[in-house]
Amino acid sequence: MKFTKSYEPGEFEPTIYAQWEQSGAFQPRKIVAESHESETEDAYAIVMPPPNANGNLHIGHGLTIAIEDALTRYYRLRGRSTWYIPGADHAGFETWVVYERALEKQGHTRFEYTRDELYARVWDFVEEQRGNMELQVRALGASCAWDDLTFTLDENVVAQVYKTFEKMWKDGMIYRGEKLVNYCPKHQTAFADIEVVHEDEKGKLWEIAYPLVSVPEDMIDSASDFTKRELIVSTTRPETLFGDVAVAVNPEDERYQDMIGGLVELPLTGRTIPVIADEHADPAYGTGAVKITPAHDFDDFEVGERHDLPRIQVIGEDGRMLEAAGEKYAGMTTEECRKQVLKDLKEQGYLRGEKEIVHSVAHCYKCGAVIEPMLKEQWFIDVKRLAQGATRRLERNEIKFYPANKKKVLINYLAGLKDWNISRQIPWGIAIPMFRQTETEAAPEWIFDTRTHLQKIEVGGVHYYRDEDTFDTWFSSAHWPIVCTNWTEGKENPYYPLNVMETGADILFAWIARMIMMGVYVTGEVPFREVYLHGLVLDAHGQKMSKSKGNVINPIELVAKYGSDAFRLGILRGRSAGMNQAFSESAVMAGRNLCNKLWNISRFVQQLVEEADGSSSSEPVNLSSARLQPCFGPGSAGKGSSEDDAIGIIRQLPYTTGNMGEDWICRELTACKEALEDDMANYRFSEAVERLYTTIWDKYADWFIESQKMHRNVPLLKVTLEMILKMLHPFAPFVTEAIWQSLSWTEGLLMTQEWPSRLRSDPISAENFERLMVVVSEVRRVSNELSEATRGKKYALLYGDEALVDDNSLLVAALAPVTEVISCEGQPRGLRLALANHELYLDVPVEVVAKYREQLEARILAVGNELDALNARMMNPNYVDKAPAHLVKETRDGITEKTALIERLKGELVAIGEGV
RNA sequence: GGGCGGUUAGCUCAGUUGGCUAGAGCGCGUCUUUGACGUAGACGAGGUCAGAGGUUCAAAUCCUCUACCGCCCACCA
Repeated sequence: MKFTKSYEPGEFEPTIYAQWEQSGAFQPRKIVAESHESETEDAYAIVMPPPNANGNLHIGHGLTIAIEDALTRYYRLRGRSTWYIPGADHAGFETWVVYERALEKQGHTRFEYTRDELYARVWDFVEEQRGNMELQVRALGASCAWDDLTFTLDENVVAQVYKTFEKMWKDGMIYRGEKLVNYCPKHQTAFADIEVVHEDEKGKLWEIAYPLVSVPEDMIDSASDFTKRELIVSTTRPETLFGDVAVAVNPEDERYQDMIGGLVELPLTGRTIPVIADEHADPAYGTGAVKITPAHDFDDFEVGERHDLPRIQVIGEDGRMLEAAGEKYAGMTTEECRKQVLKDLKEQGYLRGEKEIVHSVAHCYKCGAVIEPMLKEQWFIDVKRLAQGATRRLERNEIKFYPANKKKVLINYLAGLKDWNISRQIPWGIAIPMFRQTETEAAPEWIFDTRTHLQKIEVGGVHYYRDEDTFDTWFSSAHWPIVCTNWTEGKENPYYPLNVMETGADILFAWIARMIMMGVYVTGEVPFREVYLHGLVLDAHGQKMSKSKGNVINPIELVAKYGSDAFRLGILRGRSAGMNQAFSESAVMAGRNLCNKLWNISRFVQQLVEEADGSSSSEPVNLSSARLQPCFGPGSAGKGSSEDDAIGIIRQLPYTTGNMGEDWICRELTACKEALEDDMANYRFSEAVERLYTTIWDKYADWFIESQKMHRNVPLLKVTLEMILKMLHPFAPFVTEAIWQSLSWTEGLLMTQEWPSRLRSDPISAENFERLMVVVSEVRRVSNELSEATRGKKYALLYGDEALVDDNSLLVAALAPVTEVISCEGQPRGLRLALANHELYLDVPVEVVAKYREQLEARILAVGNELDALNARMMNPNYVDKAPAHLVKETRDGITEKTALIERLKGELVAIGEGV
């Protein structure tokens, strides 16, 4: 490949990805099942939260992959056998909704087909759509093991789900119960609690009179005629009145004491129902009396259980009133019925009040329809054992969370977890492997059987009929780490538990909690050692992205516009664990700029390498000029020290450091590498990216490369560039690989190279370069501060007794920049630089010096303020007493330095005065 | 009602166990065709770290309270 003037991601990304994939480097190195300890340590496993097989990636997936692939590539470079397992989700309900909508468009309904027909049709539908998502995952650069892609309906997934279900069935954790479930009348399926969205809405609270028919014997007060009294109930759902089986009042409520145990008449029906005492009734709310409808309200259901009340279902699964509501109302929608009931109540004089209120209403998270609590026979999991198992492991800290507080949140959640309804009335999913003895629902006997492809089976001469329901997708998803790693009972598996589970914080309960419960239950082990949760990616203004708001950002468009690496760098920027954060396109642009910068750094280094090769010199270039630098240390020898061998160097070009800039960059790169390792171990991706950014740009390009224009050291340029490429590769895999393959001296794929080892350098020499940088910066600053007319012009830099500058005059001249750097030979002139411990003059004409007076005064003031602050600190005896010694010393040194500096500046001021 | 988070530069955000002059990117201003890069280089302006109180030699950081913003759970007849 050739180095063009700028980096064009589109030209490299597809080919490079194909190269990676074909090389087989995405697959883990094979590890035999009979592994021992060292191999387990060697393995690094992470699974991809499976994106919807027939959907497109959204920006959250982009973040997910940026993080997971960075981890994978990092640990691969570190020599681990990495296994990043990709997945595809059948996305049960989501896909079903899309399909059903398509079906409706064609003028059909689900009820025209059998379940098996529908399943086959959706399968074909998904098959047609499939592939987009996988291409997009590739575009993002995910180095995942495509050979091991797991689809949530794969045979092994279904087999494991059935195995678990059977185990639970045998363990008595599965039961069939008639309970109230969250039911969407539009989709005609039940939901788990977490799939329901509650929203505050305006509604009405009606007051309806229930005439008192009788009171308990001992409460009869001869003075009053109870038959003229009535109990006024408050309700938001008058249409459920037909299902009322009692009226509850609070046992403490003085107003109704004498009615408890009595009977009231249920308007419009002629039925009488009892007045009961229950804590559920809040005396402060409404009238304090609440009608009890166990078949259509979750709380009432529980009240009904407590008081052993019947359940009268009056709303059907199609959302219309049943016969039980009476002939007049049967067949009406709940809405129509509500109107009619209110009208009738009013006419008959039962309606006593109407109030506007705000209350929360449950909606289907997909279509927004109001959730109807519905009495249904469903399969439930008794979660006690699962939750306890998970909680115990969490309390023992077997899983480390990022952010850490999520562990506590999860434990709280598990403590209050209710039994889990796993039945869904949609065909697109894994069939529940249960068969009933009778064709009807009436109290059948159930047997477990995995032959779910059959509607009817025969066991011991008896026919059984398949339950038509499918599993809640979270039930199978809970097995994800188990099925993706091919965990098998009794077999060692170095990839289970996973090293880390990375996903969105929003599915902590739905997924993470269930994976932990299931992992512990099925395998006896937690399914992963660490959990990293990322927050939501919000739009540029901090708003949640949604189709309805029209603020959705498509990651693939950004990839097309700026490149995959730019997107990855940008999306990680400023993001921390668990925090929702706004997306900033400018961060992606900054990422693109970094890629381009690195590309040009490499282009330049390659040029220097070619020049050196062309000169056919076997000697390191310019070593002679480097030798002119007395400040370079003993620094030398990259390869072969025993210390380095101990930490596992495989291949490293030999190099020597020839001047202080070189020692400095070796020190800085090594510091960067070590900090980076720490960042990765602690999942601090944002810090890692920032660190690389400044190291590459501010340090390597702006100082080291610039200094190399004076004294080049080709072997070191190669070593340091390689180091940078490797360090950035986890975050920007494409551009680093493209560079690696464009360089003349590198071989193979960057993605399978060894992580760099530390570079040795002379610390004193490195420190001297730092001092030189201060000098250069000061020269630049003063040059810029000069008046408009003279700014931008170059002057000579004169030095007095100044070894550092004397020894590096060429370098200073180039970096500053100044026309020349020469000794003042005891005859200082021009403007003295405000640097303590340096005797340096910018050789500007006298009139320019005079114009600098103002800036100088400002500077004296600023330094004076700093000095005052330091002095104040030292005046405090407690500070001197209690603060660490090194801080006190620093303060003392600072005072000495600044005092001297002010003296010089004041002297300068006097000199200027004299000059004018 | 219970819980969790946030408030730092014009914008989006870092800031680890309290300790150099509180940082970055983008934006803004001035200057610059330096042996790669204008998607660049040099320099700069810009902050009462939401407010009040406390602990400490020292607080953006720890504690208490207040205000505002956001999220989760439960309840809402």
